[in-house]
Amino acid sequence: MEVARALLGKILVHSDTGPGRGKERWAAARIVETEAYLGTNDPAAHAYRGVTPRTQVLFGPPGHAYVYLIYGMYHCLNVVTEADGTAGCVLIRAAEPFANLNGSASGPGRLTRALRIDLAHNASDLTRGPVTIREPATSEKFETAVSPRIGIREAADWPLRFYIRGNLHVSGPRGVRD
DNA sequence: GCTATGATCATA
DNA sequence: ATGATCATAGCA
Repeated sequence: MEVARALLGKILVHSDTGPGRGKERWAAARIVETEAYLGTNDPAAHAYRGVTPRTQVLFGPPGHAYVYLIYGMYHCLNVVTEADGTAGCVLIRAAEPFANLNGSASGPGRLTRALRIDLAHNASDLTRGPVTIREPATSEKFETAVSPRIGIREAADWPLRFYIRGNLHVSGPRGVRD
């Protein structure tokens, strides 16, 4: 939750350098919207029902990616935030295209599609790549806003969604930007 | 083994 | 409001 706020404005980079591949592919986007999921105390969190093959990474060391497939067609990217043994993550909901993005990154599904992130990146170390989160080179000032979470039924009213107020790339069915 | 379902999005 | 589409979880 501290992390969710801190991630706003950071640069999400995916350098897709395949061994044996010819040229390096990479893309970068500025995070403009995040959503926090607490651990076993949060009914909306995947970790709520305890450790499973899918959620084990949530209980692992922080700084790792938790990627899963939703609705059979979209991926969601999370950052594990809590210490090893404790669950907790931040869902990256939207980003502003920064470089080499193909298409929009407004929304969890679109974001992963634009950055070409999939199940292969699950449990990968976000400090070592291929997917990394970096400090912005030129930091623009912005105002952080908070709102209820989106797209869930349980505990949706929790004010755990953070976004950059007024940013055009923030997602939300109702265009919640301020 | 089998079935229900979802932290979504595009289309009508 | 509905459909696309499949990994996961829960149950038999």
